Amino acid sequence: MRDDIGLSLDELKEHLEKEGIHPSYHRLKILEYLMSHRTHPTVELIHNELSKEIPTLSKTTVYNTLKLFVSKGIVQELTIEEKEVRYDADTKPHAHFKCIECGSVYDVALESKIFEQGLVTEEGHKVIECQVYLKGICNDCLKNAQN
Amino acid sequence: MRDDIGLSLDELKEHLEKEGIHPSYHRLKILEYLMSHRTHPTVELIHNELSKEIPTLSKTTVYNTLKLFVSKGIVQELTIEEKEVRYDADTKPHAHFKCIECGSVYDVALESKIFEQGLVTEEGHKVIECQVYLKGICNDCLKNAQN
DNA sequence: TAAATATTTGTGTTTAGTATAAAAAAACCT
DNA sequence: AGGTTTTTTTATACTAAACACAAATATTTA
Repeated sequence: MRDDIGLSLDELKEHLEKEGIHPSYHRLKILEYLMSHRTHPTVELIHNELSKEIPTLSKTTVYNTLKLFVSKGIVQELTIEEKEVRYDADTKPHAHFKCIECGSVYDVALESKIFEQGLVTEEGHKVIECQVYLKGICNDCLKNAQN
Repeated sequence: MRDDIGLSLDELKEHLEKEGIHPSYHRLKILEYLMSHRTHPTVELIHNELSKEIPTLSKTTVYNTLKLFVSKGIVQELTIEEKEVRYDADTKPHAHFKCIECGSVYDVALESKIFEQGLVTEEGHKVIECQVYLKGICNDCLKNAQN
């Protein structure tokens, strides 16, 4: 399977249309940004970066578009911390790790029954969605510390 | 082991002093509330409820006190959703489930290696803290739906 | 091309959380 | 005990993320 990074505009269009989202220019650019920057960016960052290329882009559009994507299930919303909502175009089950040193957020592969579709907990609650948030010191910061 | 609910004031005092927190009246009442109401309340709710008994209690004190408790590790901060930070006096590893119908947050028992102390992920990140947030339909709401 | 619809923008509002400094309470000390 | 220092609490003002709303723009349809 090819990597998700570097999807063509046509492929992005299909991805949106499959979910009944009209592929407007702004929506395509926002999705493209999320697809090619797997850094779990915030609204602020997405707006700043895309504004360079699309100076008229309003922050409201970024908010609206991301909410739309989330409601259609093509993007995940991450609330690892209060006042820092992040977005992820990878909707396959995986955990997220935030480094308390450098602030970066990384994907973490995790095998667990909690990600299973249609899981019902011991307590009898039916699980629809699952987020696993880890915090600690990342790979890079660990290396930099031991010199 | 006795249940945590219904701790005496002396026991609460010890719990605070063990972590070097001076057990002022307000701090004791806030901790007591968290200990006896395992509903993962928000600052708003804690303030509203305790204000009935302590009418002069300011919201700033509730914020300050909870931040203090979190920094000392005797209380967990839950950010299941943006703009709804909740607090939990149970610091033993467990997952949290929020019902998308009724909004209640429940504890969920979960066996998983991700809760292990000092875990390093496959990617080489050192885990210090872990939160597992589940969303779906709770026990109660499922029962109410099937009639 | 004109009308209808969808998308985007800009402005203003809301609200959770925080910063700050004054006030009150508690602890300390001779 | 009485006065001083330190800690805790309060009130006010401020900040910033997110959202509501209506106008403006772009797109689609007939």
